[in-house]
Amino acid sequence: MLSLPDPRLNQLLAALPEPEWQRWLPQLECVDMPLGQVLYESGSTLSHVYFPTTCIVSLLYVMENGASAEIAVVGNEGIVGVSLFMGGESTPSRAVVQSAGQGFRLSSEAIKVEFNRAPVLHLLLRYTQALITQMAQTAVCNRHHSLDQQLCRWLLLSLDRLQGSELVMTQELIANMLGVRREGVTEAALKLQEAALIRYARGRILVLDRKRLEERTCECYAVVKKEYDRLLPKVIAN
Amino acid sequence: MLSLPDPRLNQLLAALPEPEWQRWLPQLECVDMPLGQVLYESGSTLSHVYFPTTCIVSLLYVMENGASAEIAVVGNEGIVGVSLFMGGESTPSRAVVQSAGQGFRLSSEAIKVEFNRAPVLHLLLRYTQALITQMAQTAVCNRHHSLDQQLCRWLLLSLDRLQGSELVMTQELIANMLGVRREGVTEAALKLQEAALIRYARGRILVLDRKRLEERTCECYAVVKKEYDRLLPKVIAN
DNA sequence: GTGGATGTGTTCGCTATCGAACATACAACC
DNA sequence: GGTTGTATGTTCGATAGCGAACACATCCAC
Repeated sequence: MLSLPDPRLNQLLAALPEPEWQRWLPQLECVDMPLGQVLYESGSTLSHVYFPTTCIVSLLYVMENGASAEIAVVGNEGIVGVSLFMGGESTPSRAVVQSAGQGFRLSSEAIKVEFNRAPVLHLLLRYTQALITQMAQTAVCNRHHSLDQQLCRWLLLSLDRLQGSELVMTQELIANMLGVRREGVTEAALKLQEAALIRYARGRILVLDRKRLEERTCECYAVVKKEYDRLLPKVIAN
Repeated sequence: MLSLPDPRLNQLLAALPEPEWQRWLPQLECVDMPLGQVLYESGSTLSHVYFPTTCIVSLLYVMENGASAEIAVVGNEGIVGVSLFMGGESTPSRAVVQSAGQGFRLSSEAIKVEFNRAPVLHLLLRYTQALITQMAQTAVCNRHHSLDQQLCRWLLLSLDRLQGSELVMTQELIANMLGVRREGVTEAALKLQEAALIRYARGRILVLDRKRLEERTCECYAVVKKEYDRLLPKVIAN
């Protein structure tokens, strides 16, 4: 059922030039990432960076009153813990496994040593810029678009970061991610199910018609996708 | 009236170690930045990075339907155009001068050459991380907090990036930044004026009681401020 | 099988914000 | 000194999402 633990399932690792790859490989540690696992807590010093291969990780802000909102999603296209190489060591967000799977991790010492070598650096910075775009677009989407549209965006972004067309995810969890009520998600999901775009039951969501999902969502999805594609072409010069 | 054009009014420039400072100084170009000037357009290739000294620049997302929302504010603590050294060359946001003043700029070629020298780099990356925090917090604030609270946050963030306690800014413009209706800003501003926290007239806002403004705003302001202070201490090791 | 936990569906009143229309007031320019 | 434009104030109905409460269904453990 689980994919083989191949680090190259992660696109950043796959894009590493040969010399870096040879250096990193022995230091990469394969880890299981169960649903709900917290990779780092708001304000804590990060001990590792994570390269998801078959899981999805959400970057969440949690407010004083307990309300939360997702600011970005990271899958096999990315890395969790950019603040380590950005120099801050910590960040006021929380990283939670949103879809169980596997990934690889590298210790904070190792990533910092590696980061100070020029060729690797540029790839990680380009990824970080893509992440910035996703956060900014989330801010705008939160302001201007309906819950219906945001649900579509969220499904599409999550789907892009997994193989297959099924998400293991309750409406309650989606509501936490979007920062809305569970009932709101139920209503929005019902509309999508009635229109035969998705089918779901007890925590499993099957996307039936991706195309029409893209038609229903706001422009935010396309902006983010386009920017990821632009900044991180699948075949990176190496 | 205008400050002397001293590059060191910008805190990033002021924090440059002596050798970098000596190299940069002859390449820095002082520029006037009038209200409304667009420093870069969404998707365009950036020609310069800007270091505000006495102005404030807003990073704005503009939607297809014309609605907009500010995702971050940059003043003399920062730099406009991080996508140049992050490697993307462009970004889907627009940068607009929100409060007229001056700044310095450096050509894209120069910043890229300089960025590949290690000591400078770290400072700029730490700043970028602070900017990321501001964007993420904006996303959360848009989701969870009232217009009243957001207005307070916005006033405080803007105030922190200027000397003095007056903002030259119409309610119409503030509404564009916050991504809300002008009438909503009028109502929120009225409450603040009635409580004697601010006084305003025809595009000039005077902050009378900063302390109580901080009491009224949401936690987002404090989170952002704390993170800027943490990542960019006034006296950076050099 | 029974009972509890979990996931989803439904309802109701409430509130913040929206969209639109219009009123007022100050400022600047001739 | 009157005209015009810009900034702000006010109102009204519409609506999306909230908070709370509760119904129902499915799954799992004992």
